[in-house]
Amino acid sequence: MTDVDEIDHRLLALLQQDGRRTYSDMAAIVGLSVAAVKRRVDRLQETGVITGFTVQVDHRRLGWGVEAFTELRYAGTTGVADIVATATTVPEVQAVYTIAGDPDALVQVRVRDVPHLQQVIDRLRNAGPIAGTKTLLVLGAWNRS
Amino acid sequence: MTDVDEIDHRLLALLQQDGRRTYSDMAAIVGLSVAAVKRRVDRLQETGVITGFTVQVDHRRLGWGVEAFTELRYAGTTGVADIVATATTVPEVQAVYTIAGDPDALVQVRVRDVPHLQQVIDRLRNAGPIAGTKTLLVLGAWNRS
DNA sequence: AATGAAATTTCTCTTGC
DNA sequence: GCAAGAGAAATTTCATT
Repeated sequence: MTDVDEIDHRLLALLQQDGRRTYSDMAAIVGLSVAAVKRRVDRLQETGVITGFTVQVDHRRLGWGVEAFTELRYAGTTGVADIVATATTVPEVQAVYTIAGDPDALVQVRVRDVPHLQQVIDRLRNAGPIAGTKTLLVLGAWNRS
Repeated sequence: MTDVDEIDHRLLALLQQDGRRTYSDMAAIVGLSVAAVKRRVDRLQETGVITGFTVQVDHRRLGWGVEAFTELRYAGTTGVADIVATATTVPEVQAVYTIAGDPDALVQVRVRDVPHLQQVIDRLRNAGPIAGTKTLLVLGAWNRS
């Protein structure tokens, strides 16, 4: 683990609230100079604590109003990595989590509507030796960020 | 749905790759002036398509190496909103999804280690009339962003 | 090793077209 | 949608503890 002190944690929290916050803004809050804050943020990136900056999008406003999690169960021991590799090529797939136990993987998808969801699930099933799927349709979501 | 054209989509994709990209950078890529790009990004924020900017953190490097999804099943019809409200107050909870069908909710948690996970699950169980939980321990994760 | 201050470059953002 | 300019921020350099 990297050496990250309390000020670094405060900077990370500030950037999670607003990834475009200026160094002078953060400097005033944590009580350091602008240059010191920039050096700390740079170091957090170099050490891999910060992996990037991104925009948060309300996908419902873009017409992608349906979100779901699909549990995948594989037949046999092989293919976990392969099936994950295939799932990640499906554009509607937002995230893939491999799981200890049952199911073998959890796939987060975002689609335009329910028929579209059906298509994506079919594509996942065809990605390899899938023994079964179970899809959880999201009604509401809350995110810490 | 808001009116978002193809250039807006390209700007969103660019900002998802790097939320700190400058307007002049994006202007050169999409072939517009800097001012035009800024107006488009401003408008995407005003219309709620862009909800914010944030930093991406590798939590394993901060000592939070265990990730899991816990499925919650409630007893009775009441309390779904209440239990979600309680779950969001647990600091280790990253996201809460309410689900159509079984289970009733899916909770994403991030913890330091497995004993810590046990504590969080216990806290979720005490949040209301929980009929049962099932926890999926994440072995590996892939994210589109 | 980490900080602060100042100088320089670059970007933001407003105004007028 | 573009261009130009003033102001603000990012980034580099140098000096300090």
